[in-house]
Amino acid sequence: MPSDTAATYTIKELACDYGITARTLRHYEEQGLISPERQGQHRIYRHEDRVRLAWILRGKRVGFSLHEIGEMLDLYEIGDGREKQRAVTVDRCRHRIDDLKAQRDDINATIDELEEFCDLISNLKRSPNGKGWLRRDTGEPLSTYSPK
Amino acid sequence: MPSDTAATYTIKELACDYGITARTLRHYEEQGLISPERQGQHRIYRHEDRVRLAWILRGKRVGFSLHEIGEMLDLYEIGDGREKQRAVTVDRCRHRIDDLKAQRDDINATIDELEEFCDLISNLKRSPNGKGWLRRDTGEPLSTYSPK
DNA sequence: GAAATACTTGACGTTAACGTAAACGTTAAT
DNA sequence: ATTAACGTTTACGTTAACGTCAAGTATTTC
Repeated sequence: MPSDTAATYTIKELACDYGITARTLRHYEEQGLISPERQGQHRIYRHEDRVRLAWILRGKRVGFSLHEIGEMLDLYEIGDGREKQRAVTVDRCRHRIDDLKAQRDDINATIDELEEFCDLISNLKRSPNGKGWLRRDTGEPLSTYSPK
Repeated sequence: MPSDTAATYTIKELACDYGITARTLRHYEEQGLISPERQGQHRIYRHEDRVRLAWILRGKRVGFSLHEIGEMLDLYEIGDGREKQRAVTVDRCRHRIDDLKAQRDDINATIDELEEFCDLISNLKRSPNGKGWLRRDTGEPLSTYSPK
C-alpha cells in the first residue's frame, strides 16, 4: 500500500494546492459539502476530500451554486437505496445533464460569434476618407455592426 | 420596408417576451448594458435592443457577470478605432474564447461523469444478502463509489 | 371624474459566497 | 517566556443581481 494513500493535509495546504483560501474550505464545510476528520480541534484532510473538492471546484467553474453542487454530490449517496429514491436520483441526474448540454450550446454559440467578430476586426482597413473602418473582404462599413 | 423593422416595445412587453422582469431591464440599463430611447419619460425598446438583450441573457446563461458582459459588448464598439485599441480588443476577445473553451471542457467532463453515474445506478441489483447494491455488470458493490 | 392600468424614480431589503477582523488555544523556535 | 506560525470559532462586512416596496405621473376606461 503506497504511503500517499494515507497522506493527510492541513487546511492551508489543501487551500494552496487548489488556489483557494482556508475560509473557503471552512465555508464549504458549513454548507455540508465536505466533512474532513478532526484531530482534536484541527481539521485533517485526506485524498477523498481532495477528490470531492476538485469536483466542487469544477462545478463552480461550470456555473453551479454551492447548493446545487451539494445536491449533485448527494446524488452519489444512494446508501439506503430504496427503489423510488434511486429513480428520483436518476431523473434529476438526467435533468442536470440536459441543462449542461444546453449550456454547452450557448457556449458554442458565444464562441462562434466572438471568433467571427475577432476575425472581422483583425481584417479591417481604414476607409478612403480616413474616417471609420471597412471590412477587408467585402469593403462594407462597420458602423452598424452588432452581434447577430 | 417591413413594418416590424420599426416595431417598438414597452418595458413590460420586452420583459415578458424574454421571461424577465421590468426591474431587471432597468437594472441592465443602470449598468449601461442597454440604452433604450425615451418618449417623454417612458422607455421605448426596438429590435436592436432585443438583439442586445438576447446577447446579454445568453452571456448570463454562460456564466458571465453583468460587468463582463458589458465589457464584451464594448468590444463591439470600435467606433474611434485606433489601431492599438483594436489590438487590445482582439486580444481580450481571444482570451474570452479560450476561457469559454476551457469551460466547455469542464462541462463535457461533468456530463461524462454524470452520464456514467446515471448508467451505473440505472443498472443496479440488490445484493444476495439483501443489503446494499451491486453493479449488474461487474457485481461489484457500490458502497465505496465516489466521483473520480 | 374616479378608478384602474402602466409607467417612472428612489431607496431599502435579500441571498450567495465568501472576506475580514477579533479573540483565543497549540506547538516550535529563539 | 515570548514571539511567530499555524489552527480554531464567532460574527460582522461586502459585492452582485436583482426583489420589493413607496410615492408620484400619465393615460385610458367606465
